[in-house]
Amino acid sequence: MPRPAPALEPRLRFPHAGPDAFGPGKAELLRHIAATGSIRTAATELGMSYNRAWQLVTAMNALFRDPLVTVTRGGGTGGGAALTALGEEVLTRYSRMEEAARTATRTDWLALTRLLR
Amino acid sequence: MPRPAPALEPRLRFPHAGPDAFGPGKAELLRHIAATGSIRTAATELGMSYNRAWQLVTAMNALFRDPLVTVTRGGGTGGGAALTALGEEVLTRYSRMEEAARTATRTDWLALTRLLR
DNA sequence: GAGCGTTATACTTTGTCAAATATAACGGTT
DNA sequence: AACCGTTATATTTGACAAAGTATAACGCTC
Repeated sequence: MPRPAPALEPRLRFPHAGPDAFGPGKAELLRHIAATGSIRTAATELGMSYNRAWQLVTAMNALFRDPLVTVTRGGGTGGGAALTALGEEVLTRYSRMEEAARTATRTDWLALTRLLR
Repeated sequence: MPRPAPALEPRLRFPHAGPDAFGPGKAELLRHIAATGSIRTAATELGMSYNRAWQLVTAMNALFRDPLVTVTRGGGTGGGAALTALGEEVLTRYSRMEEAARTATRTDWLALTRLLR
């Protein structure tokens, strides 16, 4: 297997390009936070440092009118994180956009794949 | 105008993420090369150094089975660059993918825009 | 063969971003 | 009150990418 198979994954950034935008990285982090209830666990699963994950959470919370992720500190479990209703909506819409873009570009995408070295 | 209007521009990378991929930057460079017939002029128009533009051309030429850009050195005009048939095809398909992704994601994109801070 | 504008390539410097490290704060449980 | 696992934040270090600088090669015109 000389190269990894083309992933057919359009990478959408919103509302503009750049590191501060909401894109595939933040969306994936959001999914893992929703699944695990912890920023730290999500970060570990994604192979990134807690620092970086927290940085991303802060950035996306600041990007929208209200936070996407709520956080609790201390307590018996040490604390945790969860998605707000807005967070769920953003993730749902973004995931749907990814799928829509994927299907809309599939034909040309496959054609281009055959032209690769 | 507190922020630039969201550009509604999905940024597609092919065949995978990363700096070596074919994405919006290389596509735009390709368009300017086709229009001007010169790597240097295209680079200037895009506000990038000739060095960087040439680097991008080399990278995309190496990515596909055959070059996307042909080049001539010397001569009365000093030289120049042009798209090959393959280059035209790649650019056409990529542009169509951009447009298809744009229309396919428009509704959710606009909805998300209203949720921004 | 001198001049010109372009492509071609190496090398150095700078700037930026990610990673690592360290420390603090929180608040339930025990 | 000591403990624990988490969130919160600053600071330093390191790696890598971008930018800048320099120089060469090319080939047509004159």
